Amino acid sequence: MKKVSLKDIAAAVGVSTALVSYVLNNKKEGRISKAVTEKIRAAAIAMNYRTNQIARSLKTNKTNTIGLILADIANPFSAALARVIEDAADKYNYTVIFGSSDENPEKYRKILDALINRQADGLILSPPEHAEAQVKDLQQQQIPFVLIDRYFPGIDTSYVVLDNYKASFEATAHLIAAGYKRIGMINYASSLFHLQERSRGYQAALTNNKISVKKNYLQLVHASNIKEETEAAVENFLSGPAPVEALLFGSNIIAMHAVKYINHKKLKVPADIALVCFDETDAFDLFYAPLTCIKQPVKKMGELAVELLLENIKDSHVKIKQLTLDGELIVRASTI
Amino acid sequence: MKKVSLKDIAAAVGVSTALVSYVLNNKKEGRISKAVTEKIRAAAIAMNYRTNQIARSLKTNKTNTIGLILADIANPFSAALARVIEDAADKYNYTVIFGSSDENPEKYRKILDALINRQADGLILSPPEHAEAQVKDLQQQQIPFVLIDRYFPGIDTSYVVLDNYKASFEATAHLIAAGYKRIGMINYASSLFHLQERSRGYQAALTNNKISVKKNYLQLVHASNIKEETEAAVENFLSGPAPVEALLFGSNIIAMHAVKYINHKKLKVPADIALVCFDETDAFDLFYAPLTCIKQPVKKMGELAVELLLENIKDSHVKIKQLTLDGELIVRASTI
DNA sequence: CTGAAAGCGCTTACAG
DNA sequence: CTGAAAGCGCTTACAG
Repeated sequence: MKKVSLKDIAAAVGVSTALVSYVLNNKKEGRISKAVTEKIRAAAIAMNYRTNQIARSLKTNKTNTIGLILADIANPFSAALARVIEDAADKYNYTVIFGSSDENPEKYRKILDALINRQADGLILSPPEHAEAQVKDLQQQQIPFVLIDRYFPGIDTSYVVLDNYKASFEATAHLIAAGYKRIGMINYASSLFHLQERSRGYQAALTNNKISVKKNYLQLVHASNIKEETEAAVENFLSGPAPVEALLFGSNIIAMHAVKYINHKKLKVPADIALVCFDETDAFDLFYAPLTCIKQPVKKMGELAVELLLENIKDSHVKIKQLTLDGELIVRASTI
Repeated sequence: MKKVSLKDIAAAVGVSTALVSYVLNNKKEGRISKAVTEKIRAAAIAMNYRTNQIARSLKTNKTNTIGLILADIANPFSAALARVIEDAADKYNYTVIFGSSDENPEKYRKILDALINRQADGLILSPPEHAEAQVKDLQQQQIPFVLIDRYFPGIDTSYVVLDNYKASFEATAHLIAAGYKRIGMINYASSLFHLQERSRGYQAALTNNKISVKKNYLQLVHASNIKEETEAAVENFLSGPAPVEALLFGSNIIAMHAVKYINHKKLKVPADIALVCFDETDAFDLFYAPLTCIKQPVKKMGELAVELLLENIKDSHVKIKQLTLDGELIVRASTI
């Protein structure tokens, strides 16, 4: 069964395709006779006509499509972002095409290519490490895009991110204020700026409070081997003459593995060890000591990213906007 | 900066666009002189040419795109499915466009329309209640699609789903075998077949074991008011002369609310009450009594759905396939 | 080995 | 108020 086209309707009604197009798109309203308008509309419905967006896109050079690349759609943080972006895009009649990079530059580039080839009108991206060149490429090609969650400080692009330094600083300060002195952090070993900011905020809070920053109090783990390295890090923190009293985790995934291990070691939270983590997950809601965490303004991040992007799509000469949003420290039982 | 087209390359090299197309698509290999081939490839790279998929799609009538509608991408079960489908699609060079229906028929229809207008080659769908007519429509329009997670028993379509009856039966039987007699279930009040199957499996397991099915032992809650109604249901189960000894939950969301409430009431699991739930979420990993649950074969479901769909896209006369997969009961501390 | 040409289904400036 | 026509960027059957 062949799909019905404008031409079919035009033939059925006995007018030109131009007229059908005008009527169905509500162009030239009032300048087309009512009788013809009605007939065309009726025929379109009767024949179950649906616009071929591909054809329209080719002509108009607009697809009404936003390409989205996140780290991993199965991660609650990414999924929440995807959801918000989907809803925001829908409000403006845009559809989302997505892909998960898995923090892998090769994969990222592959998805990026696919999105560009599909003529996405704009892109919302969480680039992985080593993607600087590709971001610059995008700029050069004048493809509208907004970075989300992370950015490259050396490259002047629009972005919407958390103030990771501040969030980390505040979380650490909270631990200090609660009386903890030996505070460790487990973070990703990554060149990504937003992750480094988390480490930097942690360290600054310590020095700021005249607590010497012991070098081995910041342990870095690789995403590729996250469980083993996180467990080793926890082990490290707990052994030795001056075990840590509190821990800050650089992400929900790290926290998950660490808490499971801490649980397994029969340590009591917060009596034996206090805990704070980045990201909110309901994974911790049922833990006997729900984790104090840094809640990211996911809704706002997603909505702003879409808005910035659409401004950019509309007018390519719009100024670059860089938005750094505040996190919110949600204090719960793990640090009281 | 205008995007470069085949024409531009043709002009630069001094050949026809046809030739450029052949070379770049590796058609007519060996039948084009090596010199020209090289020149064209070099120019394409030098000019940073990228295929305009929209134009290609218009001509070939293929977009290499799969439309995906799930209930809510922010729900871990949906997110996991989305991820698997994305990966499977990618293997075959397909890209995914998605939307969340929120179990809302209007929203579902809107997303469906958008996906069809965008000429998705095929669709993977989790239809909400009352979407029968739209499913039939799809069949009539001969649009390739595969249902996932749920289907309408009255309509003969391809699908990949869990054997919900069996899973629920086994979960209940497990509770019975563990010695529980007064077993309740909280499920969604929904006309969706897969959810009703869960209730049916529960009831069958009881009667099968000569346990009378007390009517109020199956409590139904509405998704729109899930927290309140779930808490009321739990309250109901616990009050009265014969409080329930064990509970089966029809979904991860229901379980989440119920467990929080049970926790809040200071009941001990499983001493005071044993628990089993559908779906696996790491939300329960940190609970002191990790929940026994029915694990859905998400990976397999997603992969099979993509494979069925692609068969269908390739050959529209391919037979309808209906796959019902087994869940796996993962026994953990909540029922021991 | 290569090219001219038609056509996918739309939109839209132009003409009447 | 309406239509003829060009063209978006590709692919591909056909001809030479």
